[in-house]
Amino acid sequence: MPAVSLPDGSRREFDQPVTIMDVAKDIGTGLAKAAVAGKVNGALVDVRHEIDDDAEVAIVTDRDPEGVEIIRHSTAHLMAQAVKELFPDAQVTIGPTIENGFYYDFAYDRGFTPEDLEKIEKRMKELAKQDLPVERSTMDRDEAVEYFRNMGEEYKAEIIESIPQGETISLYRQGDFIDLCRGPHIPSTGKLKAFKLTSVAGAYWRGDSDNEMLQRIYGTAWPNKQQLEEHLHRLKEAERRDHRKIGAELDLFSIQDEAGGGLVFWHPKGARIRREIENFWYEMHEKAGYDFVVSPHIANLELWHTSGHAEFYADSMYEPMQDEHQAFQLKPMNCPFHVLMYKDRLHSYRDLPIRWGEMGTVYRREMSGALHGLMRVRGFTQDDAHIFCREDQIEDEVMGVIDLTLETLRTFGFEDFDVNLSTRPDDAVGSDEIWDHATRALRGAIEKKGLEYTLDEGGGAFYGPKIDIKIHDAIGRQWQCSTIQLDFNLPERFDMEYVAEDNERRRPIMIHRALLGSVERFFGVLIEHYAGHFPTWLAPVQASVLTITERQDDYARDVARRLREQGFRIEPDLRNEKIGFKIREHTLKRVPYLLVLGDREMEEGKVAVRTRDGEDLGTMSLDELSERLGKEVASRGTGT
RNA sequence: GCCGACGUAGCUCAGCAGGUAGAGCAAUCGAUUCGUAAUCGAUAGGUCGCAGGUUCGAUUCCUGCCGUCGGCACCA
Repeated sequence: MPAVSLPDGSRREFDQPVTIMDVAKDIGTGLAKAAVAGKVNGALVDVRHEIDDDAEVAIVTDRDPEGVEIIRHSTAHLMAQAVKELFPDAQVTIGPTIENGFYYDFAYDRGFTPEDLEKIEKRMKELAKQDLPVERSTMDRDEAVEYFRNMGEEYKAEIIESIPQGETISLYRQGDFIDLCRGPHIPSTGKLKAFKLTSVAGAYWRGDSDNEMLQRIYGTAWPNKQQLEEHLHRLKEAERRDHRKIGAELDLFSIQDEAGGGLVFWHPKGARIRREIENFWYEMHEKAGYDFVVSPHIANLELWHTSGHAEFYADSMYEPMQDEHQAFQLKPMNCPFHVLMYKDRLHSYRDLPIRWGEMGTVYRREMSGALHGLMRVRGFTQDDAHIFCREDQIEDEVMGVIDLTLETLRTFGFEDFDVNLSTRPDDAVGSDEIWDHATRALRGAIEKKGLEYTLDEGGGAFYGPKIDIKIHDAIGRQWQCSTIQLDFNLPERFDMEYVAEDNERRRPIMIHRALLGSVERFFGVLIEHYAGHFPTWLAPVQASVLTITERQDDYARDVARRLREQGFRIEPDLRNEKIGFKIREHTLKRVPYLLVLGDREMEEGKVAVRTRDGEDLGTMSLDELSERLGKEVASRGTGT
């Protein structure tokens, strides 16, 4: 007879087989009410699952991540049930959970409209209210194929056919709706209290663009209404921070239809920020021992054959331009150019490591549907650099890049990082020895830096292992900008060499690395991270000089001039407007400091200082102000 | 590229059973000279994304194209 041990270490004995629900009830009625599923020896099961032998058992509630997952998955089923009732011709396919919610793909001869979504959601709520029991049953594989085919569910039948023969299939029934599912599921639909359908979109059957397109409905689901509301609020917050919106409001950049999608125009204020980013970048790299190079935008197509890009990456490259003698290729990458420069002369092992950085602008073909503000564009500037080094220098060099990366990202206000190490894929170039050595060096560098990391086995590029670093922005979203990639391919293809101590010719290792990735994309991430509130060192206008009447005009011009002479970015606003109006406008433009000048300040030769956050710093002299600004800018502080 | 939605003044949006359009903000001009998040008034501004079609007549209906947005696929 079963004895169950619980997560807190306690044991309970039963004199007959019991279900998860029985165990939960035995512990307490509150827990029984909250139970959405259970765990037996680590495996998730339904609450009706029967335990007939000794086992480690846990009750899963909506407080557990797995519980929330189950709620989302069950909500997807609930949606499918509602859709089948309202649109009997729609065929069900798959309905997995995703971050914050779920989707379900249906085969239907037309798209679902927002009105359809409302109807579906309404029906879902009714079905939830009926508190229909969700019951599991099993069926033989072949029998299940037959069963779904008879119901006209061709897609489901196809899915089941891909399951090995002889396996038992589990089915879940709620009301008249039956779906193939591994489970587990909530015990009854009444557990689903907080969900919302969010959008419809097309999606390919089995994710393959050669297949037909299905209708996908996205939804979000939570254990309770409050969490749902919080989630919807986060979505609103993300919308508020949208870099495309803020970029237009603050006049930072634009994308011009007449010029074409995916090409960024940096307006003066955005270009100002970009210059600050770049200045900082150059400064950091100079300190870290980099030299800077500049390479052309196009080059002989032959070069791209040598590098292999013309073959492997043809889809992402623009068509070559033909002149009378040769074809030129617009560059999608900078690396071959740096390799050519390296090969321009013979290098000694004493020269290594060589670190060459370039803000290199590249152009890549992107399909129209892929374009997205600054995040996905056709022309962008990589903060690129290549390190050419000996094998025994890899670890030190990678540690150096990690230091540089983290310091740079921290300066932009990013504090949390996820490090990912990707190792050898199946179709790789280079010997096992070099892969082993290099991968060990990358891992060593990460570990010596005391960083946690996740391993992506087989996730490396065909030409070498890599480290990716993801940042978390102010509202917790992750962005991957930084990457450190080893390359055994290009040195080989270009026959790169250095002369070793023993006078033998050896192959250098090439490290590609970018900290910001694309300056355009990074700028987009920064805009959203700061919600446009750039710290003073980055702010396009650091202080606005606001006059109360035209009596202060001359004084205001003088204040602006004097601060500008000290290197600050100052804009006077002498318009004949009320001070409240000016404060509002410049606050909305996220100007860090507003300097209000009236007769009183003019007489004292001071300025009244207000921050964009509405804080009144009182009046101060220009010297006091410039000291404060100077410190803030020099420290590249992240706040105001 | 694929599915869907959308495209009206610089911006945000209203309107239209088919009879060539309207508001707020911005802009311009004028008045106001004002103390910490919107002063008042006037003026100007539109080939209603583009091209065809239906119609006596199209911004409105239909078709195609372009673009934007949400996804999918793609992202060295």
